[in-house]
Amino acid sequence: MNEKTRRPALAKAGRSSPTLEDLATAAGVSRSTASRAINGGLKVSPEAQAAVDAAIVALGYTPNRAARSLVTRRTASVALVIPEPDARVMMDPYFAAVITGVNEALRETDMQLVLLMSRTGDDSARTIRYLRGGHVDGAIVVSHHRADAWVESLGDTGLPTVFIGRPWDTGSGIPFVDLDNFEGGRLAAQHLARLGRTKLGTVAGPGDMTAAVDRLEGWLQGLREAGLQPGPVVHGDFTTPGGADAARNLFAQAPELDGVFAASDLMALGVVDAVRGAGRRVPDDVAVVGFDNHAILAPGGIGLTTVTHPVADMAEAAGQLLLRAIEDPGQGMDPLIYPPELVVRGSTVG
Amino acid sequence: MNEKTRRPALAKAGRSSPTLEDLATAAGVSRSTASRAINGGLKVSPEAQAAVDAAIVALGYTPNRAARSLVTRRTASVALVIPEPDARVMMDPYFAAVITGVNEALRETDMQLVLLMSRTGDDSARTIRYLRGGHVDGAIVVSHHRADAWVESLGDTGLPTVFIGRPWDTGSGIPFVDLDNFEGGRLAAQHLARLGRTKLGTVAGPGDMTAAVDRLEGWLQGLREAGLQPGPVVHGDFTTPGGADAARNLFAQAPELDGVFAASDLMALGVVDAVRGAGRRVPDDVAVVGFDNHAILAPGGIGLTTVTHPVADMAEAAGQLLLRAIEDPGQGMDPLIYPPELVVRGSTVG
DNA sequence: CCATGACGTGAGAGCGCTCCCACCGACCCT
DNA sequence: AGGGTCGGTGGGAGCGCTCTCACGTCATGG
Repeated sequence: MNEKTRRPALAKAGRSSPTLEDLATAAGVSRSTASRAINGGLKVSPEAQAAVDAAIVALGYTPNRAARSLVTRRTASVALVIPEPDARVMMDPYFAAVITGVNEALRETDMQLVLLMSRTGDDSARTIRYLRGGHVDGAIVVSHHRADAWVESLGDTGLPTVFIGRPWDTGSGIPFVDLDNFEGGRLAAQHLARLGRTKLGTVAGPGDMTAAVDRLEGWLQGLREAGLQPGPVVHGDFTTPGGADAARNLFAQAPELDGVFAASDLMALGVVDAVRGAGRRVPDDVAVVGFDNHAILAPGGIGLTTVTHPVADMAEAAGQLLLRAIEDPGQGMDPLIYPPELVVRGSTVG
Repeated sequence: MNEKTRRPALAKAGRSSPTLEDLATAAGVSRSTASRAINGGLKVSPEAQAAVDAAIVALGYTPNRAARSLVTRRTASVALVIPEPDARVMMDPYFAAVITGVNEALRETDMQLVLLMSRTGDDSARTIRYLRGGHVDGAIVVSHHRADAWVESLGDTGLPTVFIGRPWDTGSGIPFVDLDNFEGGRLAAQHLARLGRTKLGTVAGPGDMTAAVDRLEGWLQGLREAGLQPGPVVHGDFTTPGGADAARNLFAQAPELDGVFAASDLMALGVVDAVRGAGRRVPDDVAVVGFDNHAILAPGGIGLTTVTHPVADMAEAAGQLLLRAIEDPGQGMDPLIYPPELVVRGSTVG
């Protein structure tokens, strides 16, 4: 009757990105055919496919993810959950490697990475609600402490989830990717023992993280196997200043130490620093072994003897694991354990 | 006629999360009222509001973002674009601080952070298509090189965009948050000049990044103002090994240097290392000034004199700027420039 | 020769939500 | 009293997409 009812159509024609309908019209096919052509092109004639392809380019068409997601119940995005309360901890190159690796796994897909950092307890409630709300197709959870048990409940929600680093409760059968941290600690012990070091101190990681606990146990086991007494053990927080503090603490307890194992390279850096600050030489007086094999330049141009920890690769594997889990859910997956290797550098052998 | 037509209804009743319809039914109100109650509760009676609130809890209702997004044309997510081709560069604490800061800005909103790292040229095409496709409400672009000009075209797409770090082309009027890098460089020069250092070397950053160029220019300007000749200038890549290499290069050119300005703390660490490797002392023989004020322990327990660069704060500000831009688009925004400060530590004064 | 596919196609419904609009009582003003 | 306004409400349309289904149109086979 009047022109008012046309308003929506006019508005649509005005700006905004082209819809599938527009695309189909431009290609001279139906919406259905256009849709098929976009999604794999099964049951589409070559001519129709070509027409649609051309129209896509001509119109600069991008499918509306919201609309697609609404009907497919897929969001084409995965969450990377970092339950780290402390911003300072984010500085750890570990997270950079994780992000890089996960991103790499997603590169060839159209999946997007949604970053979920929850710090306060309040936040974690929001996070879990978000994850359960079906806003992502899957989740990768990284570096969680014993207190972060809530993330482990993700296993029950049916949301495909992969952990990077062994979760505290493996009973729920959530797949995870981890380093054989125990073996890594053992390698460090073997190395120092073989060098003839006998008075060994330990800068362990936080006791509420599986990686730290495993490394410590492996290290102690290695010492035992070598017939050595474990010296003092101090826990650090995986940071360099923390490592330095721990080392000072260590030497206060046992000034005669001739070797120190730090459960991370960052802490090892602090250890080296503290050793030198006390007027001792590395490695001559005190040999230092780190963990992670970050490309860190140790002070004085010496390299840091360390245990490899291919975080980026592992994160990428976790991403691929997750993609598989999203493809066909319900299929159980075995944990993926990477073997560590010792890398000998100047901090233990002159 | 038969029961087949009921299948969808039955399926819906079966599993899957409750819809707004379900919520409304449970609350004894209409879908419209339920919707209003959820979205701010305007024009909703207290009773209705209470009923809906109760139903939300009872059903564990979460709005379907896809459906909402479909009609509101808002996605409740923003992109953090990192056009860094090199995974190693991601290790820079800078990015960790950026991510932390942006995340902080988004905390109180329901916005999610989508990470977009584009490395190859292929990727950048995908990235820009994604951004233009209306899949996010806004974008924050960080650390882009001169070659990454494509990101600056974002300004034309109408997508609210904020840069962290001045873009090369400020003509397009894209808002950005930056440090006064020029002034920072100048502060470093003033400091070393005041200490009586006269033979000064420079480890600059990559010449294709505005921050590096600005710091260099400020530094040179500061030297000029102090009546000093600029010594040799070598460009590093903002990494520690790169800084060490650059420093060695520097001392090969001019062994008599008694002060070095490195355009980042990471590089400064490498410089200190190289200086000591050459048998000189810091700060006695060579004073070293860094840039960024990362909480880095300099070798030997001395602190690093540096220029503050509150990246996390700036990133948070960028996030807030973006949120404002999303709220009411089309409104021009002035750049936000943070003043740097000199922090004097052991690497310049014994 | 018509049944039987395989293949390509288009119409239509509907995913869960918001928003416009019409409605309805309660209240206030001439 | 009658005609406003106004807070609160529900119905309906429609966002852009996928997917089921029925409908041609050809080749193939009995």
